Amino acid sequence: MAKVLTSRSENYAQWYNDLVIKADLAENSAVRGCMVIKPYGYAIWERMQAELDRMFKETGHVNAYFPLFIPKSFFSREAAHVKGFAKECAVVTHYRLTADEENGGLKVDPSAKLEEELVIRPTSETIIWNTYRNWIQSYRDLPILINQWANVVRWEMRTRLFLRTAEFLWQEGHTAHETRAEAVEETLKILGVYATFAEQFLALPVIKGIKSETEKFAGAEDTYCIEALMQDGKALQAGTSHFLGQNFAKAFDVMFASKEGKQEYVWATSWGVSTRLMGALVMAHSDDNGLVLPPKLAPQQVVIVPIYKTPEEYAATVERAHLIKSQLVKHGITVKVDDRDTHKPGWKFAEYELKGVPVRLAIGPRDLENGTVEVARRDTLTKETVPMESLEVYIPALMDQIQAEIYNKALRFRTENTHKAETWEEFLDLVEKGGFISAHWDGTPETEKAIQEETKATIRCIPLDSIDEPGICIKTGRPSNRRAIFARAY
RNA sequence: CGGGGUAUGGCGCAGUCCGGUAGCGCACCUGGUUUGGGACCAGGGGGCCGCAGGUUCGAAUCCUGCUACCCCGACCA
Repeated sequence: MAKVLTSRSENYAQWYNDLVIKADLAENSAVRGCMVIKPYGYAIWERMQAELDRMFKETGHVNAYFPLFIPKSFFSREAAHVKGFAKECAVVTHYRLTADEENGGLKVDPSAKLEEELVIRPTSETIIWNTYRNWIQSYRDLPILINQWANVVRWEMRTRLFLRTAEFLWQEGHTAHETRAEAVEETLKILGVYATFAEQFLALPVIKGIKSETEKFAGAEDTYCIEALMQDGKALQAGTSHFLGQNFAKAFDVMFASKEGKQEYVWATSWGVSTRLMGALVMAHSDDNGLVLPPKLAPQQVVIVPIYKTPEEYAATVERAHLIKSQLVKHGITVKVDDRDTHKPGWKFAEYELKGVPVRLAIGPRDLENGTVEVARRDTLTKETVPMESLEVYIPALMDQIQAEIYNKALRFRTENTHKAETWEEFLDLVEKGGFISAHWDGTPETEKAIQEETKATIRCIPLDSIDEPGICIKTGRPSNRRAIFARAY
């Protein structure tokens, strides 16, 4: 087979870039740091959106849309929030272009300067809480459970397709509650939705945890996250859910009259996942032959390739392919019959492998004669011959099996690459090997920073299911009562 | 924002040192033979050589100045 990808062992970063481009997921655009998401990549994103959207609605959320532009003054209302985002904001200063007499073309019209500059949203807490102020008067107006699907802009120094782009697509949920307990419950409920989604749809095992003070969202009281491990041993944050306390309510003066008739500040949460999940999907499962998609996310779950020599064979195999398609479609499986005569079977095989289609069926004259079909699995690259009449039962079951096995493979990889470090030497050794490291930490930002500066490893999270366990900090030797998960991260 | 690199048909590159009418592979088009793992033969089309100046009889090539993108670091989902 002609090799179109750099291998993972040769250069992991290059492999990732090659794969994203060759599998037609996305490409770099004419705009610095911004990508074009191509139809195939967007179809996968749409699968993610559809499922998440369903899960959000099921938990009582509704969609809405808030503006792309945010008055600059809104940003300075919440101190930590400004500090967190100020360095990466794109700002609109003018509203008109005019002919450039000197150099030709167009120039920004200096007379069209905005009264107040507009920040292109890096996230929408400020505009949303400014709006919620008008929506909330009484406890009867609560809770507000809103999600929006949107694009956001963060002016990153260095970008990588899907993992970090200047503009990206995401969903951001913003909820308002009567009590602290209710908001905390919401934060954790969404974290659970994210974890379920990652594990059941992306086939991506994740660790649910809470961020350290250093790593938490600017403006949050607590940030929870799901952390996943990529094949190169680096961690990737796949989703975050923030308990915002009353920070934004205070900054935007959002109060409600409680049942007791007192004016109280509203409790808030916000949460999001982005197109970064596409990067997670690629780096978690794919191999040197291309993308490996879990069936639940694959835009095409099955592709059927007819094999033929003569026009008669073409007609017969294609007819059989469509027959099989009609049977599988009844079971909710998405099937594509590739009856193009412009490409040879071998070419098609390689192409669908690159694109990660979970199952490929090939039907040739021999199969017509024997009443069989060749079934090839993308995840294992194995092939077998299956009787035509059993496909209707076999393929749907195979989809579930592949979904489960991809997850189990990723889980096994994570288990094999998660280790406890008891000493600083062990820690240094494990950091070089990659993977998650579970280690005691004295809980101070200073120690966290020191560890990061020496090893480039950061605290990914303190797992929610971690147990109280007395120990000593690997760096300082001071007492610790809980382990944190460390890793080098994307 | 530092350091490095690149810019030549749709894509990947050679040509630049040493100036003389722009070439290769893939892709594309036509015809034929092929078709169970990226077919083969023959013919064909397609390029202000990133942009702007300059030197020269003559510039992809030399000089000056821009711009964009990629990679490596510091910051971030």
